[in-house]
Amino acid sequence: MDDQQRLMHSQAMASVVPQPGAYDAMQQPGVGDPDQRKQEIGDVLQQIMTITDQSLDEAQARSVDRKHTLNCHRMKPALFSVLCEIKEKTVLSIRNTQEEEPPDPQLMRLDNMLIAEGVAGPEKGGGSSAAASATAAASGGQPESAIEHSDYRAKLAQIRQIYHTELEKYEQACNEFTTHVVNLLREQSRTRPIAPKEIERMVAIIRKKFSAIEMQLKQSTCEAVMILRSRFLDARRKRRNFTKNGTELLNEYFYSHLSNPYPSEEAKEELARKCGISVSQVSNWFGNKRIRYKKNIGKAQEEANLYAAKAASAASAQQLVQAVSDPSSPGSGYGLPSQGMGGQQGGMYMSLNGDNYQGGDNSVSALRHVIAQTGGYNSDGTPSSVGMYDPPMQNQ
DNA sequence: ATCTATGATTCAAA
DNA sequence: TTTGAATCATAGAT
Repeated sequence: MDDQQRLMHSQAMASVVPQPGAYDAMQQPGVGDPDQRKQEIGDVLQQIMTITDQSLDEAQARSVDRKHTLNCHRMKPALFSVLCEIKEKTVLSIRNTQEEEPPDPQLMRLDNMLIAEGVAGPEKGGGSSAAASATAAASGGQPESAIEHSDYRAKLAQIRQIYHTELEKYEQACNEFTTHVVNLLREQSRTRPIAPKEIERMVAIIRKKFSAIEMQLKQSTCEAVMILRSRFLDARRKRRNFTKNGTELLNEYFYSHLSNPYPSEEAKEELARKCGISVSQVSNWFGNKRIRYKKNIGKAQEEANLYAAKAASAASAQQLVQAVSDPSSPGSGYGLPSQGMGGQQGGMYMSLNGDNYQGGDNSVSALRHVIAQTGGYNSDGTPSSVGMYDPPMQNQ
């Protein structure tokens, strides 16, 4: 390869070396052998072809002396103008491809996402913390979310850093390459018909190529952020049981307000404080509790009794006696719950605003409520009793 | 390994 | 926005 090129090179050089006779002939049209002229032109053209066959580096390396001889060649102006003419004809098609294209929507999407995630755009501040705090707010800030949060931020910062260094690298490479090419083209424009427009166009093409690479970088950065995000969310999703005491308190509240198990905001706050969880966790808990209680009243009844008993024991003896002896409450004391009452279970889904129930915000009323539920009958008509439950109701 | 309990999330409706 | 309902996903029990 090298040898061949060298060979070609020397051949080319040989043909470029002024051959007095030949030039004389050329300068006098009609004089000299036409075949010989053709041969000369062929040589020159071939030499030009050799140049295009060479790599850029090589071309550059050897271009100095070569250019000189070429520039001094007498045929140069003529050839040059011919080439320029040809080029003029093709320039139309070049123009067509030169239109300004609108910004790529995909790229804009990526950019927007990167800014929104705090990878691109202003340092620190807004982006990441805003996004993170938004997700935190959506679920109420858990105590341990702080750890995961900072973890998330650290990872995000890592991604951010990689992204920026890569971006910088690309930019630098792009500039370097562009300068290199522009210089090369400028050099060659002396021997080849290269219009400034073409250089511009070449620069634009290079920019485009590099921005394609940049887009890939943005794409993978976005992916990385998404993965991190989903991991973070998954981590947040990890279930941690509340403390026994916390659950206890929540249940106490729930069963003592069975007629209206919808704690007010203040009540939620207090429960949250007492249980060491967030308000939204309290809301979650009550949401889950209500639906699950309703779905399986049978099982829940046991629990209800348990907590009712607790509440009862907490109440004063006097109140207890009063409550138990309430004529409106058939059944006795802690006797229990009825199973299989179908959708007729008293409690939260029945109107309990009647006179039988007052307030419902103290243990006495809770007790009364529970008691009111006792004395029911099982589906087979037998009186209900503790621990002998029918299969759980399927009240769908 | 499978099952159940339970906290969290999603989505539609009010 | 809150709630009910369905669903997800895991902790803990079996």
